[in-house]
Amino acid sequence: MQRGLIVTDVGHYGGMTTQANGAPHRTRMTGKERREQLLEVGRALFAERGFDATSVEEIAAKAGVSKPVVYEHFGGKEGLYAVVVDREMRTLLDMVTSALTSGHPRELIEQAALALLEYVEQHSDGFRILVRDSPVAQSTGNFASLISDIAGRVEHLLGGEFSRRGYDPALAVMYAQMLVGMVALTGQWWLDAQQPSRDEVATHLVNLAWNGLSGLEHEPRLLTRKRIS
Amino acid sequence: MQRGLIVTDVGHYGGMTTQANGAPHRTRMTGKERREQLLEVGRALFAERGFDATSVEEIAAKAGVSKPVVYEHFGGKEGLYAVVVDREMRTLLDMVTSALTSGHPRELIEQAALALLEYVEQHSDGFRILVRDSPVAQSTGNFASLISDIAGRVEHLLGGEFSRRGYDPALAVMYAQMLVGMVALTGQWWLDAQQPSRDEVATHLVNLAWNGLSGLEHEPRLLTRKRIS
DNA sequence: ACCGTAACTTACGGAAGCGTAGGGCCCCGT
DNA sequence: ACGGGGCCCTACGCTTCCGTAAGTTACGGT
Repeated sequence: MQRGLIVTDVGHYGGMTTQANGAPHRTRMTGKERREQLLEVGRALFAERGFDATSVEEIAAKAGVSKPVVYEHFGGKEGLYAVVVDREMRTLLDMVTSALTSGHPRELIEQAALALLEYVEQHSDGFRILVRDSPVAQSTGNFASLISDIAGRVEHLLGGEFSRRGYDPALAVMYAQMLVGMVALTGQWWLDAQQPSRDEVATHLVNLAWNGLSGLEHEPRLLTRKRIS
Repeated sequence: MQRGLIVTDVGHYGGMTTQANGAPHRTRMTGKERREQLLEVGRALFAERGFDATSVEEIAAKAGVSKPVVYEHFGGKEGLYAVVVDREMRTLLDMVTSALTSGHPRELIEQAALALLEYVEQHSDGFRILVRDSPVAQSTGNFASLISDIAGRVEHLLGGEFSRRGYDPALAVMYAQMLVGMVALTGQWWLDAQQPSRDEVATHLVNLAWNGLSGLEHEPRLLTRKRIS
């Protein structure tokens, strides 16, 4: 692999390495373009292998560029990772919170479930990353903090509903955890076995969360969608 | 750190390193003893830092022993890890399945929830390890395979109940995922904020799973326990 | 008392992989 | 036409860590 022993052979933008994406490219991008491209490549690799198993060189190579470029833009692997995670969390939270419009609790659940599944569908890589644990953080990983964030919102919604209905609002935290765990893990499962459609998964999610096992509806429907099939 | 330049100074079982567990020991154990000890130490470290962040040397040092001993017993880091994970999964599965005695679905849920929380309480390190993702396995981590295992049993139970009640048994997989996710993530949360007692957490877990949000009981009780407080 | 074996040890060799030093091109403004 | 800055490259130093080779001590059977 060592071409050029002492012969430095410096200069000229590397060999004509054909890229994974097909295009032979040796494109000289603008700073912003390269940055965005690196974020995309990094996101894909982090999703595939996880943080530790992904090397900076790998990212750079897949972007058709050399390592220092990555350091130029993000100051290191963790820097890039942080930006990727931040963007994904923001996207997910935006999608979920912006989906919460109606006031009826059952509709809220339905909307939240649909929003998360939509995120899983459209940003699978991001979801895979968020689901993994963090690089260094021991107790409170990124997943934990994501869960906290989401669960916090759910808790808030639940808290209001709880006190309105006469339940102990202090329990809202716990129920929030349950609901989030239910939805999150189902999303993870759905990502692999892409069995039913998004709407169908959401339907059953709501069916369990709202009705419980004792009162499952035989042919559940979504309130906000027309029909199921 | 380089004591003894060329002076090999070999021989004699290491320095008088005082151990983390207090005892100064320089104990020469039997093979089996050492093996068990290494498993305990490894489990603790894997739980604390995760697989990648834990080095073989760290494990050996904490066990008051040098690296090759670990290799002697387990052939490497992954070997040790595999045994740890296998044992924990077996323990968890045993605890859960052996708890499933009664036939009534609500009681089954209650027993399963109690069993898992008992595992979380008694084997926190193991649970932390199982919750993390695997070293190399990309798509199907250990957590995923654990989930599959557990969810498989749940699915089996659910499937019977579903067809008995006139639901589509094919949906049992999905509902199993939901239930497992709910319980698993709640367990994870409970591990950090050790807020309510085990029985109380289980009570509310069952409350949500069985009754759903629409029919939550105000003061839920466990069926198999006498009282809650 | 001896010797084989089980239980350990101190080094190495070597592979990754992070981050940086020290440049070369090329465009664009003057 | 020339210089500065943006964009990018080829090394290289350095740390960490895995896994192994080769040799040392203790212990138990004969």
